Amino acid sequence: MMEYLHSLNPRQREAVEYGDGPLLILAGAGSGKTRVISCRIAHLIQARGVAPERILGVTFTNKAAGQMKERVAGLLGGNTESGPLLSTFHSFCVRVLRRHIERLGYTKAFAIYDEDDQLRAVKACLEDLGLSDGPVTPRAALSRISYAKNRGLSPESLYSQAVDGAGEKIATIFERYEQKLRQANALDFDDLLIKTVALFDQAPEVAQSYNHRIEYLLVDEYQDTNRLQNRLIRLLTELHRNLCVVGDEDQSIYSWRGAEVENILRFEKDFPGTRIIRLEQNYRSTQAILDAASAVVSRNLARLGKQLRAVRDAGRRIGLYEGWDAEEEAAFVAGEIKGALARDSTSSAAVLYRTNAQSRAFEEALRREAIDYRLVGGFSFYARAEIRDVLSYARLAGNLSDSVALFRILNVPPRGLGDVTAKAVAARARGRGQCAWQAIAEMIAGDSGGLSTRALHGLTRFSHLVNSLARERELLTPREFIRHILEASGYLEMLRAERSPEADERLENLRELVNAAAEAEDRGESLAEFLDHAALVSDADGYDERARVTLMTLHSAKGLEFDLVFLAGLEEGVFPHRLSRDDPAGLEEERRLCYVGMTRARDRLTMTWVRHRRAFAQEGAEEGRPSRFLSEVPAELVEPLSALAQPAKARTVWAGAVNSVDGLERALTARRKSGSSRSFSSGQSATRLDGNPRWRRGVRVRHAKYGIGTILQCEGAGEDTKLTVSFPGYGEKKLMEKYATLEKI
DNA sequence: TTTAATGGGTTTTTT
DNA sequence: ACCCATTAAA
Repeated sequence: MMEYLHSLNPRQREAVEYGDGPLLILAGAGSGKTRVISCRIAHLIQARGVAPERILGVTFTNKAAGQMKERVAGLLGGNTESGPLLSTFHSFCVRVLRRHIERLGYTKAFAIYDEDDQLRAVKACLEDLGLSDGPVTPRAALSRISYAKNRGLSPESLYSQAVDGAGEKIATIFERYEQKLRQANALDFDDLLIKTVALFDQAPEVAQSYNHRIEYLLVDEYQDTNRLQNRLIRLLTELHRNLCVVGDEDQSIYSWRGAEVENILRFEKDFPGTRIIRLEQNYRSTQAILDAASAVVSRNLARLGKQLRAVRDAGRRIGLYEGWDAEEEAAFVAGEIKGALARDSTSSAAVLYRTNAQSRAFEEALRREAIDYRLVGGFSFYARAEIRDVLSYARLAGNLSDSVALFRILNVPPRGLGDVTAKAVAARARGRGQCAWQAIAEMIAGDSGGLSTRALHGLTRFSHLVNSLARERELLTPREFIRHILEASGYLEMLRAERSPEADERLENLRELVNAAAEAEDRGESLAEFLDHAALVSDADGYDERARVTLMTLHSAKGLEFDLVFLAGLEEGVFPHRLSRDDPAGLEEERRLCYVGMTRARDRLTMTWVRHRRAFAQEGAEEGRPSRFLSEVPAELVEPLSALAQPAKARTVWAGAVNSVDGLERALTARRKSGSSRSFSSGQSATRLDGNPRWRRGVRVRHAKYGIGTILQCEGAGEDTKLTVSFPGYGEKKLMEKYATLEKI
């Protein structure tokens, strides 16, 4: 019983055993924060006899919630049946709202709009208002709207704050957007928080019942909470005031989404009598990694400042690699990972980058080296068009006023309801203040408003389909229902008829969706719960701990750790990102992001940058400069990994052979073996003597017809060498060396 | 109405 | 490079 206490250091133990009242745990990177929260929960249950259902733990991602569930269950001896409620802010809110939202004039079948739905809604608003061709893009409008909503601003207050016509326009769009969602019986992500807070404000007895129920509230990553979340937390803890929050102001990286570090800085004032515990012992990283990361983040002014102490020894210095372009960078990283996995197949590696667009080169390089990897984020399963289409049918069947879902599938599969009809439906709905479904119903009933018989026929078919789906929804299990949609809508038929590889892939994805529904069903979930889950899974939740190699953005990496970490693309404009460059606060956030990335590494950290990165695939951009963050790492902690001193001209001759570390090693080994003291300039023949071909993977070549390409594969030797070369614009070409005139560049 | 072709604008990070 | 909206052709 309670052996876990002995594995904790004194500070951690204090945090676990601390009694009632507000508790703030300032946990530096790698200080065992997840462990402390899990132990605290287990301790509350086991040592202090708190009923599990009276504990609520809140995290930001489903993944984090899941991890915590596992750990707590482990501590409690594998009992997962009646654990405490561990959930994300958003899932918690959905739970509450599904029960009580009628108080706010919505129905319990409300839809959840994710970013794609939101964007469609905003687009529709722009159309309603006749602003479609104006200067305001839907994306820009949405980002302003979300910003306002996160800060609790209403359309009216936005309007009164507007300093120019553009600001007033945004406010008008905002107002329309709110109407639209209300009419669709839909909530966006921000609304989930807003409406829960509103519910607690307007229905004190509901707030009270949750206050009674939740005796202990624990919040992870408190530095990333926004105003609404903070408000919610306060509303939930008014009665017991047993609030434990864990956070690290140096890891606050979501202020662009409304997170306010002030929440953590102000915590003591908000909750008088707070006990503060600092965890500054780092168990994760080597001293070198920690020193480097601390040196970087210490340049920030807006921080409380803390001193992390490493438990581990110095370790290797930070690797610094300079490459020619993104392909070379990726080839280098893939090579390093290959080497590391060859030495120890159990080690874990991550490639972290600032923007999702950077993942491509790494994917290609890893595939070339036949290294298994897991890509987190980017394009998630539930974001695929076919998945969204089918889920839209399911959504609409349960909530007929969900007009975004309706327009999404109105003509998918094609049923003769094109743009013209869609516009007519939208116009009618707009004119009468109805939702699209009502408008369609009236048009079918006779008030066709000058539609073609063809369109009317299509609308009738559509209406019958949705009506029958709405009935089936009540009768079928989730799995059956999804299957039924696929058949009844004609979606399967449409894809089968297409007979293309893409269509096959989509069919495969839909099969996967049916599986997911079946799994949910086996877990005892209803269709509504399955849909909620689908709406709230995030990209970061795709992270698989068993994967040896993971590719993801720095943001998704928060909270994770790896033996090897590669921080890629450390160039001015990329990281720090150009859009944050002129804003001191934005710059500090970028620096914190760098800190987060660096501190993910346990044993080895390598930072890379390249001189020639294509923005928007445009060639001939000016040379990139190394990120300022690189120069903020003390020189004595850095181990250069490339022939940095080589001028670009010399590099050209040597492309591929000496550019990368393994190329350099190869060349050196070759020299040693042959006992020759040949200079580098005759290295080409030196490598040939060693049986090392002139053409290697990754070498860039020029072809008379196809232009510049990169060698993907070499087969055979000498004159008979067969090369697979990838040429941008022409794809992969197989060439014989003796026929193709290839020039090494 | 649908499909294929063309041209212009655009990407930070995500619950 | 990619996504999109518009345009021309079927």
